[in-house]
Amino acid sequence: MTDSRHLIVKEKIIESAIKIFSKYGYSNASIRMIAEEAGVSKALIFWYFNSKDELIIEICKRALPIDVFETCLSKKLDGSSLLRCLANEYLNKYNNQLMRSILIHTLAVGDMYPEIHNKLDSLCNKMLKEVAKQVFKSDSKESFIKMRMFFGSLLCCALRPPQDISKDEYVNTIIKILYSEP
Amino acid sequence: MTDSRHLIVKEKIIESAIKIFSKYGYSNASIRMIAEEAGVSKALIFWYFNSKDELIIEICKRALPIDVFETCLSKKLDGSSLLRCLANEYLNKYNNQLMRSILIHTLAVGDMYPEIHNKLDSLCNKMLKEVAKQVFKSDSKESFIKMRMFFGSLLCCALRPPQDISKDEYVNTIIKILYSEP
Amino acid sequence: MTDSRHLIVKEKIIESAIKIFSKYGYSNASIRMIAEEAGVSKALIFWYFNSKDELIIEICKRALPIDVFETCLSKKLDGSSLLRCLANEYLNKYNNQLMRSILIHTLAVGDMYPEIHNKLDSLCNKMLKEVAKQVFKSDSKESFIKMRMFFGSLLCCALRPPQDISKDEYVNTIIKILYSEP
Amino acid sequence: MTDSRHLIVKEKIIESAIKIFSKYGYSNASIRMIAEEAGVSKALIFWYFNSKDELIIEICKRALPIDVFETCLSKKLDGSSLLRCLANEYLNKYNNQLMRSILIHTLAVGDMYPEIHNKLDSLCNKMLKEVAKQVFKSDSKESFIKMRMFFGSLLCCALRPPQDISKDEYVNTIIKILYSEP
DNA sequence: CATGAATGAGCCTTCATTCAT
DNA sequence: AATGAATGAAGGCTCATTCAT
Repeated sequence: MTDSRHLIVKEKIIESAIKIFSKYGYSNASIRMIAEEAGVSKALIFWYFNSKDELIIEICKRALPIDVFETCLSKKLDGSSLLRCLANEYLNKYNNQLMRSILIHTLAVGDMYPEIHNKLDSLCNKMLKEVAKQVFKSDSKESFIKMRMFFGSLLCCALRPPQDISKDEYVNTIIKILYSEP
Repeated sequence: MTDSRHLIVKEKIIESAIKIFSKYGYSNASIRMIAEEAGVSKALIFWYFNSKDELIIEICKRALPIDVFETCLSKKLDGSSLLRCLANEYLNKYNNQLMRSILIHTLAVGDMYPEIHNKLDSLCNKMLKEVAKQVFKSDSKESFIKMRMFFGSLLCCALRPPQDISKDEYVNTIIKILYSEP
Repeated sequence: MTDSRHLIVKEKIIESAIKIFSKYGYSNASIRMIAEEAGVSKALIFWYFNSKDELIIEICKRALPIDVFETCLSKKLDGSSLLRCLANEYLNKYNNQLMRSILIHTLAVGDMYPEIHNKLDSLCNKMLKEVAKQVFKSDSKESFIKMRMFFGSLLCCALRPPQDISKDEYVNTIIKILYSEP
Repeated sequence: MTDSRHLIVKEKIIESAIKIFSKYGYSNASIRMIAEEAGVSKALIFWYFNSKDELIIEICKRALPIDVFETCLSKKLDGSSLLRCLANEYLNKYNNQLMRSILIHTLAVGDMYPEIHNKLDSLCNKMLKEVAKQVFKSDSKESFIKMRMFFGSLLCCALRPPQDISKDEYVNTIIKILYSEP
């Protein structure tokens, strides 16, 4: 019971942090703003997170599409089903302005935090290659480049969602272009 | 004469600003840092630019690939030559860490400055559509999505350059996939 | 039984406080530091001592050489034996860096706490005079000044122990100079 | 002219710092208090001194009796005249509560700043020995101990000035005891 | 053109203290 | 008897900006 109260407060702070960070960026946003948004005192934020940086790192982790990869890879899919899963999960995760903004802020600030830098590297290299292999049953450079095109278009979509194209249409087209079943 | 001195100092400030902003991000970087890098006083920066925001906007403009579009469109190219021109100019512009960093910081902060927000919108919609039309001789949604894939992959390349693939190979592969001449 | 547990915890806090206060000074040291050193929670310190000031006062009392005076005076000594007792007890009490540091911090902060201020006054005037009378069988100004020289040299010794002189040599010399038996 | 304005402001800050530090101690006193006392903004204090520590060190240097030693040694005095000079200069320097308080605070905090720690060491060892040699024409341990008694009594006098004894009487008595002309 | 001096606002962080449990 | 959670106040420091010179 008391433990859940604990978690509720912490989660409230995290939610508020996402809101504020996504609106103002990590360094323009201040702990004061987050505390006000969360309805707690500044000092309490330092009780749960030892420093602003620690809080930033926590939010960065949630902002990156690591879970998207994990979810789809754990389903043991392959070929276009894996692509489709990734696209759907990805666009789902970033289907609101909040997550879209926090993603780009995270990409911008990521390299300043070794922990986040590593996760980004892993995402862009190791995981991308793994997915490429699962999807195209090949680890040729072409497969790898195709995966980059795939996530490049999804990123584009997250940064500036196209207004006159539906999500499904977008996904279908991309997959059609990149994955023509033999 | 004095006018050219003017320009030299102003350009030095801009160069220093790019260096500092790209390293620390727009809001972590301070005018003091830029002044030190440029070897001038803080106050002088305010003489050339009325505020930090004005300086930021100046840098943002230089950070976006607007010139890339302009250069290639002005050459009246079409089809794969236009794609190739865009890819080369783009990867050329962002072939150093300085420009790569400043680009991502600009994307992150862009929406806070109406002027930059508009440029970004224009890039991602109007210009993209124009290019799509020139390249594919069509303004179908598919052409538009292809262009997004094209720039998505280039952006990916700017954010995290792949280590084991040459620029030429990358460009050729993308163009081959997106543009199979009938 | 529980009462002795009481005392053990309280004493542990006091020991930790001496350690921390002597290292950082009364106001640079925080309750958190003391709690960590003692292995208890901050709140518990406030259960035993109602405020930081109360704890400081407790430590101040232990830091001053009041017990030195009391011990030697209670022995009903006089003349040089009393001087010798005082010197030995004094140098004994402050023969480690911990006590030396806490003494000087106490002298510095003493005047801020009326209780400590009074003790200091009493030490420097009433007790000094009493001792002067016992030692020199006289309450002339000269006796009083001699006592100040006596404690002045001991204080000097506590603040900056001389490296190449043994404690005994130091004490003997001082006593010889101040107390030439007729 | 402008230069003197500069110096005036800096000196005003230093004076205010002495006032505030002597009243509250180095770490209880805040930059805000000093700024208010000096009638300037907090930020201006950081313009003249890069940090609170830098300001503290500046004040510490002024608080120690280094100048007392220098003044008297430069006069090429010896024997009791040198003692008398030192005593007078010393008691002169610390003849007001401000300087008395700042001295004890400096002794307490000195060891935290290497620069001050070294000065204190130098005062208590090198300079004391030099003076001992000049005064007693000998560098025996006894001369050294006598000098410690001398400064010990002066320090005592600075910490708790005796109320019913005049400065002259005090000085004369000390010198008579320590220095009996052959 | 250029700068040093000045400031108000704000930032991150820590502190002493309290209170429910 | 003991603690984790909570807070208001304050601390040192930096920042963008201004202005007299």
